[in-house]
Amino acid sequence: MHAGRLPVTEFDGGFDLQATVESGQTYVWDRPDGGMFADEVAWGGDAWYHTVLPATETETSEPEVLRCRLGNEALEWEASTPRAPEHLTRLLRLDDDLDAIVAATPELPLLERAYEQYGGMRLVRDPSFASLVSFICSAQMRVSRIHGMQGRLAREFGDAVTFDGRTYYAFPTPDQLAAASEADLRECSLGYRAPYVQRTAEMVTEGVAHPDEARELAYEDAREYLTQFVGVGEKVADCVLLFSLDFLEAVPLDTWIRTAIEKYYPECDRGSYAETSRTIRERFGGEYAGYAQTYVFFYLRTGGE
DNA sequence: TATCCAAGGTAAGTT
DNA sequence: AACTTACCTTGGATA
Repeated sequence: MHAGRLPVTEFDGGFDLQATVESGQTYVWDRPDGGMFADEVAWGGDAWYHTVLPATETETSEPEVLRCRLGNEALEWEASTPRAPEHLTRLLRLDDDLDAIVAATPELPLLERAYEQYGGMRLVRDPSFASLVSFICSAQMRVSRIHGMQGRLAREFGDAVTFDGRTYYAFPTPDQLAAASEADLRECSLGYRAPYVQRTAEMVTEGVAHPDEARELAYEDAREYLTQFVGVGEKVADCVLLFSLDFLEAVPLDTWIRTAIEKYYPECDRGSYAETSRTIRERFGGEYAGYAQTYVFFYLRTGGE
């Protein structure tokens, strides 16, 4: 076992681990106490969180287990790899300069309230295939159930990894999900999303397309590229671009942000997804508009107004 | 206890 | 291109 500490003072703008992994951006992290995405979130905890890095993103080509918690002035970590700090920095965007991002955000009352409430929350940089599947599954789903579905997919189809005497499960590879039948996936309570996930996994396996390819494209072309996957429309594509592929300007138009637009920025509603997205993106400052979206999403979903 | 409803939407079919 | 509708499942609300 490898372990260490990353001083919080090194993170410009601070860091709120719980808000980061429990704000509905990522579904690859878990808490051993079963409290993830509980209706009444157990705020203020210093719980350990864990994830399994896919073999494709590790130096050993084996899945690696990462655990961390926010303790006294530091992010404490334990992992199966000594290179956990660089992985955590990448996954949790610890090198984003939050102070600069907030400073570059327009002074809108709603945004200021959200940034005030959840200061230190960062976007995540999820492995792309897991992010793609997670958000395909997110259609018409509650956040807590999306998380449950992803955990079940990992246990049913992913590789088991033993670390520190416990068993963890990696998120399934495209091969593993492509090999599953629609019936298998429906068994995991995916409902009508089952064939979407199976066919999308097949597209990746067969080399038809890969979400990472979108990185090479301009933002709106990248969104268009991702919609070729089955079960991926403009909203899901924006989520993957924002939470995995470094397009911090992406503003997914989900039900919460649509409600916010209707209430606070009605002039930004231009009818079509593409036009409304473009307009609200500019209202939220362009370059880091996705950060603003995520703060607003979490703020509203947890009772803010 | 039974029914209803909405949950981070998308695909397919119509106008 | 814009507009409708069907779609699995389930926890929580309502009767």
